[in-house]
Amino acid sequence: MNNIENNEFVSASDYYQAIEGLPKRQREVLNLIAVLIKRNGYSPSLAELAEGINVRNRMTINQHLEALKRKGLVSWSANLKRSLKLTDAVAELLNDQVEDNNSNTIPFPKSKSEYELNVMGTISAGSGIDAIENPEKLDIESYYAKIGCYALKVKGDSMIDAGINDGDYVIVKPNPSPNNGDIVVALLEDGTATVKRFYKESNSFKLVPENPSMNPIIIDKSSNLTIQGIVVGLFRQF
Amino acid sequence: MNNIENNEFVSASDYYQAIEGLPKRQREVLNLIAVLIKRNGYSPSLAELAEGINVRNRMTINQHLEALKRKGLVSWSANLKRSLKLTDAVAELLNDQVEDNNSNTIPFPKSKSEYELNVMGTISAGSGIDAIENPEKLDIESYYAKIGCYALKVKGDSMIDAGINDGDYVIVKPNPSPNNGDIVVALLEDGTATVKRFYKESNSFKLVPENPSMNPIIIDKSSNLTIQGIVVGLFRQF
DNA sequence: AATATAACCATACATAAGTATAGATCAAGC
DNA sequence: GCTTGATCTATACTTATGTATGGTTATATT
Repeated sequence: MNNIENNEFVSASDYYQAIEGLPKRQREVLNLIAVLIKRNGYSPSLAELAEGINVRNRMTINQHLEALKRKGLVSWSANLKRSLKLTDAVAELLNDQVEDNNSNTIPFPKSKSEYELNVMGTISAGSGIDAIENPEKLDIESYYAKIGCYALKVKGDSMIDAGINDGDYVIVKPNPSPNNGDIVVALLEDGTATVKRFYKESNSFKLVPENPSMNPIIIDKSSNLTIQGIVVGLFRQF
Repeated sequence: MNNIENNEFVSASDYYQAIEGLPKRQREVLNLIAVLIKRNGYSPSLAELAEGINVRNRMTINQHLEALKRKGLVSWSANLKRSLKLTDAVAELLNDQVEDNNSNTIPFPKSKSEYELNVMGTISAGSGIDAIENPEKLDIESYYAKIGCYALKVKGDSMIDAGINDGDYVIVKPNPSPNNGDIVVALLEDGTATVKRFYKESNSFKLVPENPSMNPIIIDKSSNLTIQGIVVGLFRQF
């Protein structure tokens, strides 16, 4: 009949609790749905679910599904064959646990947040930790990948005063036309490469290290200087 | 009748080429399958596909599907309603392009690797870029999340000589027992917090800044010092 | 005790939906 | 010209599959 009922769940942990509190058979049906969708790539029928948990009657399944639907965990389109679907959050919670085998026994579901890095607050010396009420996620990989970036591992300390240490990874965005002051990955005419702060002057380019023991590199504008990209991020492992 | 035919495709680029070379209507059908699966969470019927590209007859769709099946791009289980599925590689190629709207026009398919940040090589001043033949993925978020870490945003420059700048995110691993020389997040007795390098001495702890204009903090061992965790990573956005 | 939930059973009805068969036109390649 | 693939059409047949209706027993909660 109708689609999903008033769904009061907001977060993954709500769904997690709901799944945890399911009666045994309802949990088995939910697991089996996830298994069959993953295995077959399409929704199961009532008959297949009935066979999967060894009951003789599709109406039994229908009633389990009605209960699961009331709890916001599944939905379907009325009168359409094989239109059963897991609620998105549920599918995600269960997805990583599904194996392509005959077992419909899924262990304890793992929450997605276990794969996300939370920013819990701000720390400044002389104060306490200023906690963030709703921790935001650090989104590094996909953010930069989406704008076409790649990473390079840095060797050397020419940019140490800019906080770029030996062994760090710089995240580079391809951009042949940097602004003054940008930190760039530059290819020089002699085939060497370097990470430096870039300045454009009237007749030349200047590549400036952030290390007082080193000198800037001046490149005549008639020379061949290739700017691979600008440094937009940094990652370090301690 | 049967499932998928002999599928000679091996790699994503083979599928990509096959999709690229599809006749117009077959491409439209393929796109629409992806759209409807994404939108509805279940497989479309022949009638729905027919309606989607404005033909009157389910047999038209069936013939398009036969052609797509011969090319290894879709499959279904014979005689089962709504059992149509995209081949896994195809689903992945098309998946991220699907919008939850009425359009079944999908631009050029995007590959999953576009969401991953590749380490392309090593750069050291005075040399070229030493390219990595098989670029490895930078795995930051899930790696640290899996071992229980969280991030804190740093305010101040007490650790600037360690390459930790104002505004950086430090990734903190909970650990109440750091080793000498570890950079830690510490809570002092007066309720303040700080990021410093940790040393344990005979009667005291020493929290050492990495900024010559600042002095170490000495804490008597009878005092209450809480070590929240050690700094295991750093991220900066330029 | 009364009520709600859980979990199973049966039969009957209705139709969504896949398949079969047959046909036509057009375009491209040999 | 002939063949193949692409793309559309029609009608008919069949059944997989959801829904409706009705029933029972056991358990937990109020």
